[in-house]
Amino acid sequence: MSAEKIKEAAMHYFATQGYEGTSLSQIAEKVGIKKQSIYSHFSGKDDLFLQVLDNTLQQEIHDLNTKLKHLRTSSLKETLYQLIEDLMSRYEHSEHMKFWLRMSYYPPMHLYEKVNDAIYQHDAEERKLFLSLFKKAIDDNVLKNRKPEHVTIAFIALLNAITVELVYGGVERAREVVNPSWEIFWDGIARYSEGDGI
Amino acid sequence: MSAEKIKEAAMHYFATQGYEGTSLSQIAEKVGIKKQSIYSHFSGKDDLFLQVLDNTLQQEIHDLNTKLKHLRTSSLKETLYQLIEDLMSRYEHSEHMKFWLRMSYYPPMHLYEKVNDAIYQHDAEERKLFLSLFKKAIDDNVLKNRKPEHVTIAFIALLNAITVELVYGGVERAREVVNPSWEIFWDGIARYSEGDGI
DNA sequence: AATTAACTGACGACCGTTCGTGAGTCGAAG
DNA sequence: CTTCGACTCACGAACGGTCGTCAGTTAATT
Repeated sequence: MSAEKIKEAAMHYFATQGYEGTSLSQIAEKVGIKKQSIYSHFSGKDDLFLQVLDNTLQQEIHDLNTKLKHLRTSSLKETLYQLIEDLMSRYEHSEHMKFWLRMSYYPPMHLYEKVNDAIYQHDAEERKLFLSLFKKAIDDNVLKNRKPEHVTIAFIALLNAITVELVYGGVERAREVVNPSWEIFWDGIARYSEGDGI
Repeated sequence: MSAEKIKEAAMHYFATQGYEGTSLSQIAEKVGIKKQSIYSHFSGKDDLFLQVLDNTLQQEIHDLNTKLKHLRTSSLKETLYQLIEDLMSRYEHSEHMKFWLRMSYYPPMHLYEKVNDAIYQHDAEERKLFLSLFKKAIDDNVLKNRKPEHVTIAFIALLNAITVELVYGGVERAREVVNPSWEIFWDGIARYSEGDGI
C-alpha cells in the first residue's frame, strides 16, 4: 500500500531531478511520512531505485506489446504513425516514461551495469517487435528494397529524435518535428510514396 | 591559468555525473588544489557552472561556423554527410559536447532559465545556418518540392537521433544507426535518389 | 503474543560556503 | 639594491545544513 506510494513519489522525483538530485526526505514528504520510514519497505535508496526501475521496465514492455496487438489490423503506415502519436501522448501523461528516459540516458554511475541490463532487455524486445512489422511489410511489397533490419533501426532513430524533442521542448515542440520528419521518413521507405492515403 | 584547469575539470565531471552528482572537492582534487581555492576564481558552484556553460556555447557555435565554411564548396549530399561524421568525431574527442548535451537535456533546475537561454541561442544559430544550406539546394533543384524549413527540422531531428545513440551506446553503436537513417533520409529529400554518387 | 509500519533520535560523512592567514609576485619608492 | 605596500592565489579551520543510514520504541493489527 504505502510501498507503492513511495515508489510513485520516487519515480516522480527521479524523473524530474535525477538520482543524485533527489533526496529520501523529499520522497517521504510527498508520501506524508518520515524519511526513516522508507526503510520499513526498502533496504535503502539504491534498492528503492532498482525496484522503480524494474517496475518501469515491465510496464514499458507491456505497453508496447498491447499497443502493437491493437494495431495488428491497420496498415503499416497507419501503425507507424500511431506509434509516434502514442509516444507523445505517453510522454505527456506518464511519469514512467520520463523516468525511463532519463535513466536510459544518464543513469547513476554506481548502478550503471544494472540499469544497462534493463535497457538492453527493453531495446531487444522493442527491436524484435518492430522487425517483424517491417518484415511483413516487405513481404507485402509495401516497402522499397531494403533490409528490414535497417528500416527498423531508422524507425527507432526517428522515435528517438522525437523523444529528444519531447525531453527538451515538450509536446508542443515535438509536434513541429513530427510531420516533416515522418513525411521524409515515409518517402524514404515506401515503394509508392503518394496517393495511398493514410 | 588555474581558472582554466578548474573549468576543464568541472566540465568533465558535469558532463559525466551531472551538476548535482559533482562536488567541488572532486573538481579541486582533479586540479590538485583544495576546494576552498576554487573560491579565489569563482564566486561559487553556480558561477563556475555558468562560466563553463558560456564557454561551451561559444565553442559550439564557433565550431559549427568554421565547419560550414570549410564545406562551402562541397555538394549538399557530401556536406550533410560530413556534418554527421563531424558530430560523431566531436562527441568522441571533445568533452565540450558531452557537457553541452547533458545540460541541454537535464539542466540543474534552479538554473533552468539561464541554461535555456543559452540553448535557445545555439539552436537558433544552428537552424539559421542549416536553413540557408537547404534554401540554396532547393534553388539548385537538388531537392524534392518541400519547404526548406521542414527539411531543416528533419535534418536536425536526424542529428538528434544520432546524438542520442552516441549518449547511450557510444560511437560504435551510433555507427550502426547512421547509414540506414541517412540513406532513408536522403531518399526522402533528394529529387534524384540514385546515381549521383558520394 | 507476534508482526508490522510508522515513529524519534542520533550517527558520521559530506556538502557548499565563509573567514582569516600566509606565501609568492610585482612595481614603485627609498 | 633594498624595502615597502598592494595584489593574487592557495590554504587550514570551521560553519550550518543535508545527506543516507541505523537502532530502538510505540501503536495498531492479526
